[in-house]
Amino acid sequence: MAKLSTRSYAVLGLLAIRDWTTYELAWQMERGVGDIWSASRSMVFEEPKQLLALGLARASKEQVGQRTRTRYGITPQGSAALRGWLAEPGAPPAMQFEGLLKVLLADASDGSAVLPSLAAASEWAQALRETGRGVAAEYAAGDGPFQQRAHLVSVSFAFLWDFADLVARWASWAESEASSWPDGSGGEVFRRALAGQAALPGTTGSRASAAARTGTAARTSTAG
Amino acid sequence: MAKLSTRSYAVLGLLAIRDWTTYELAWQMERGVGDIWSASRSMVFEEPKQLLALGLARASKEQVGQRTRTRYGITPQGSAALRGWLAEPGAPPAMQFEGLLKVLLADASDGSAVLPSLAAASEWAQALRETGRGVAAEYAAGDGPFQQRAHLVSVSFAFLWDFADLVARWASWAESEASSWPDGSGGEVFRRALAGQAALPGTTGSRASAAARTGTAARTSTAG
DNA sequence: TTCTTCATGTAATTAGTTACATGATTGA
DNA sequence: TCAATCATGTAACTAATTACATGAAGAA
Repeated sequence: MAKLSTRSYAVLGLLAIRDWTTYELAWQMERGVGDIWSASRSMVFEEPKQLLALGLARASKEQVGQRTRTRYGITPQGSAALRGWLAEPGAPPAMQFEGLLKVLLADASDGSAVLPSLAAASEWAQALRETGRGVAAEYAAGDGPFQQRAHLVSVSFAFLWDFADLVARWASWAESEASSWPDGSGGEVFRRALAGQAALPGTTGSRASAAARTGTAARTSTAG
Repeated sequence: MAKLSTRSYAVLGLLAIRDWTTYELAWQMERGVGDIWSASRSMVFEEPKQLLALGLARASKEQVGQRTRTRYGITPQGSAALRGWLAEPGAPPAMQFEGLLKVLLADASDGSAVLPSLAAASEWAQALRETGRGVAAEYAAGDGPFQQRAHLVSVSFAFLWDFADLVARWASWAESEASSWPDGSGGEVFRRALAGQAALPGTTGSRASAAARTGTAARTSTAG
């Protein structure tokens, strides 16, 4: 049996929810799943064909004017394959964060050089939260897409929501840090980590104490 | 001028710190930069050749037994290109998190199916923190690699450290959530988000209040 | 001296992206 | 009725991964 990619299973997972046309799948992969597992549109267009060839999906043709459109669904074999995949441990997060990379490599310039990257990160986080608020409002009102899946959506949502919060807080803190470069040793960050505390001020990590927070609160004056 | 990839600039950024052999570059890209911007070894081996062809890097040959080895450095043009790249806003974070995807698509199974993925995420976070503790100890002792870059390292480190914390807390919370599936509407998560609070219990987000934390603390009984 | 790990790449294969093409639908 | 956008793909190109190959150095 050909080894399927994570993207294949993502599409298969969507097909387990309902039938979709290719276009709908591409949209859903981008808007609904994209923050967790991104896939380019042209790849998503290919995916169902492969699933079809493996007997994991079924297809039906529809006519729209002169055009045909294909709608895909899952087969029993597809469901079985999906369950098998779900039960295996999934890969941990892998991040690609160019804005952070620029901070790490900023030797060549003074601190102000990274400000555009920090602003971009902050805006991204704001946008994610804005979208998130819309989603949360729908589900909280009992009105979300596939409301019966709310328990699954909420657990995924929680991660993304708090991740957006992390990015926003980091960006605003980093901005204030960068203003003192190349002075400032960053030593507090390392000491907090060694003490088992969260590195960013204003955060309570799993092992952080209230005392740790108050001790560093003064440094967040530019946050917000 | 050929458009360089982010990976190209990452390598160029390393060359700005000191000269490296290809092997050292590959090692550094994997261990030092990999959590922020991952690049496969074979790609990193190609990169300096391209930079050389563009005049952004210079190379010197060394002899090791019968083998030659190439050591690369940065040129003035390379430094200029790097500074130009640094000043442009970097891309926001892009995540690929298969374990989270499995949670989102877990309809087909009961909650226990995702436990292996949650355990894997948790272990990954533990490992990242373990590595992080080592790095923090070195820098805190004034003994880190390129200690004069500590201010840059600390800001990158802070993000990664708190990210690891987020993953760990999410995984342990999700584990307790999954035990009540498919019951449990996840409604509290959405309500907390709409109230501008962190979604995970035990977190103080930028706008979270102490009251919010105490109100949800009871749900974290399995955390740790 | 032989086994293992470090070091240094290349080649073949596979995956992914960007650009292009064109019909349907809707609103000004 | 024209422009914009939605919908539905394909083809050409580029990038990335995996597998392979082999010498050096150190340990058993």
